[in-house]
Amino acid sequence: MGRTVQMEQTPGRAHGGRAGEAERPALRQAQRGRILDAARRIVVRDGFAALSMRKIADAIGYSPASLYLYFENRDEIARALGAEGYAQLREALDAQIQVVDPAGRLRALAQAYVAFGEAHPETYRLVFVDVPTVQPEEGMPGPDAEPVVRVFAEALAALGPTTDAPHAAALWATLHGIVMLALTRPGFAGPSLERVVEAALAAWLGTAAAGRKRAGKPTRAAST
Amino acid sequence: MGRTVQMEQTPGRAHGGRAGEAERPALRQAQRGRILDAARRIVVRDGFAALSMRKIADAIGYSPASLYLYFENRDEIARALGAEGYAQLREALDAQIQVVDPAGRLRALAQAYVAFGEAHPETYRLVFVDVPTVQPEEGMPGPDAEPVVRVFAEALAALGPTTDAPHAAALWATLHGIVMLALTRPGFAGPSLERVVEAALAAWLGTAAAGRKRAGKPTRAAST
DNA sequence: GTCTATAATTTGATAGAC
DNA sequence: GTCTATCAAATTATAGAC
Repeated sequence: MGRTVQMEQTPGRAHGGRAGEAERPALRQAQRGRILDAARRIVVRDGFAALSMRKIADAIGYSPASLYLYFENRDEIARALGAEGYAQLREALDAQIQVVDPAGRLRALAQAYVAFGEAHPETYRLVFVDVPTVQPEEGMPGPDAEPVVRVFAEALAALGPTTDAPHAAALWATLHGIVMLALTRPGFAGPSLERVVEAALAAWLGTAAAGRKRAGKPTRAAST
Repeated sequence: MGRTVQMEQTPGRAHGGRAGEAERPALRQAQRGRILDAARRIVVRDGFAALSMRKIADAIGYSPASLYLYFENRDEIARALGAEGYAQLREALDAQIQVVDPAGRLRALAQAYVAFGEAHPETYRLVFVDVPTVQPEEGMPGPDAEPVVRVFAEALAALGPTTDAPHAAALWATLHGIVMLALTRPGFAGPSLERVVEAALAAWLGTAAAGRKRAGKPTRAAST
């Protein structure tokens, strides 16, 4: 475990009048970190719905009121956790660029994506269901505004000629759907989730009609 | 609109002692229907999170207490709505069996599935996110326990030889992922959702590398 | 059958003492 | 900076009158 990204806060209009001792942002950041740590533990253990200011405060020996000195409100904490989780996922994917073979890289990415969702169900839910905060990432619209889409778009581009934006979006959707169903419908995976991912990949790798026999074994990854 | 399925209640231990006038289950069912109608309207308009016993009661001029005469608790209402929504989706899919061409039928099913999610976002959420009540449908485990999976499994079987259980599951996951992302990530669809569905279908129809030119135009359907 | 009244919780957020 | 005290809403569910 361990936090991955910290997210710089918008200084906004925080600590209003004057600060007694710790005017230094370093201390302030440290406290924010403690709060987020506690919040993350709650979400990972009990889900986002169980996250309340009181529980966070209790977990770190604070009063609920003190939290508002470091975060505007509950939503800001949720957004920070969401951004963290997204970054964590991106790291899990980035770790797969080591695979040089285009087809192998695509499989590695796909398996890593689903493995992440399986390993961190509540984090995944937080990012993609509970706090769908999009970071438009520049002003670009369309599917490519989503960082993960670009990862899959590049992986697809390395494969062959047909590389639409819709194609990459569809691939992402496939993996997202696999994770979501694994998290919400017990027994969806059947014997193994990897098997389902393999079936989906067969289509994108152009071996749809073949007997499911191929080179490049599944690369297990992710799970920070 | 209009309710689709009614769900027989488990008589359990409802109306305890004796009933004054309307002992007849017909009246009881009618009241249950009114309650569900109100509940459905709330969910469709404001989402499942906004569904409360008070709001339902207000909507039909009841007191909150009276609802408990017809439903065990809030969860039973939610489950009933979820079952309704699932049946509605199945109807939208069943309406596509008219398409005789195997490839065309698969496309029609896929487009109908996604169109349903797009047309009834809160209902879709209710069924697959908020109230993931599985109806194990016999005691069979595995992906085939899910009725919609069987629909896609049959459609795939008509296409060719390679028809795993994982394959059908993966196809369902793709469509589910497309709907979910369309509902949660603004701008995911890009110009059109159908385009994304087409891209996904290209893989399953074996024309992944082709230039996206094919017979059998998309069959718009669903939306009760 | 239906309502009134209410218990029992839980929540986010703030005012003001220290 | 931190806490105590508290407000203001909601919510589910039940007891008991009518």
